[in-house]
Amino acid sequence: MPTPAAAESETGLLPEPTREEIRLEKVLSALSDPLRLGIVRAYLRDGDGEERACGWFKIDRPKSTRTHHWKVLREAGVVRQRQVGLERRNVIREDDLNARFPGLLDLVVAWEPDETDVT
Amino acid sequence: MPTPAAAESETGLLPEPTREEIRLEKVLSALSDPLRLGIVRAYLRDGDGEERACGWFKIDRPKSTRTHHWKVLREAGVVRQRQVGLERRNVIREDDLNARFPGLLDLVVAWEPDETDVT
DNA sequence: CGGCTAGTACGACTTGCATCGTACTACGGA
DNA sequence: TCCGTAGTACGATGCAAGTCGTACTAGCCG
Repeated sequence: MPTPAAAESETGLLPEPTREEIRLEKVLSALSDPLRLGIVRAYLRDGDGEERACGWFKIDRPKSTRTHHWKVLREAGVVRQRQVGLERRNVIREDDLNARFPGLLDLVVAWEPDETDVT
Repeated sequence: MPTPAAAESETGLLPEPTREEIRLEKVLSALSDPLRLGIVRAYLRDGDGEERACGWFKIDRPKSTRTHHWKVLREAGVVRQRQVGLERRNVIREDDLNARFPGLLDLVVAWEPDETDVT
């Protein structure tokens, strides 16, 4: 674990696409999964714009599955993630996403899980 | 071919989800494919809100693949489709989508294909 | 140090998805 | 009627994606 590209920084920042590099189809794909929709929505509603460790999100999946989902979100440019000791701390890239795709995060906030969606 | 649920109507309307039934994650998934993004974008830019036959969209794929994509769009509630003789005529459900997901279609219009995207 | 926690990489598995060709229905016109 | 067109259903294919368990790294604390 840890040691995200150590060269990357003392900030522990993980690789991510720049604002300009974020692709709509990638973001849409990342958000088309109910579990990930729920992750982003939870943050937007209760995260208060602060960094939240992976553990803060109560994701009902084994660790390995969670790791996978975080990776998808980060690579799509939805999440900014940095390593702090044991923890991976996350923020949703609200500024970037609002700049690139105005209104999209509002849709996520307004989204309501289907009864068949498990979180 | 034809005879869409004949019982459905003389209008040739194909089955589609109602406005309320449209699911965000379904729409996002449908639009996360560059080819389908391109279809919807082409309509929003040049379709003038009029019904357009499948052939109006110059989709660079064999017929069977095109059939598949149309089906995805229709079942997600993005497209309304009706059979008229030989043709399948389509409109993007702008009213419904704007009512349910304000701003989303604007993102589609503003989308720019990646150089690696083929249409 | 040992035990526990946070989280990843890896691989296996199952399912989903984009693609394609084939065979077909239906329609329209010569 | 025949031929061409518009488009579908079906099945095969290959790849992607969600899931999981396993083995592991790293950090923290008693």
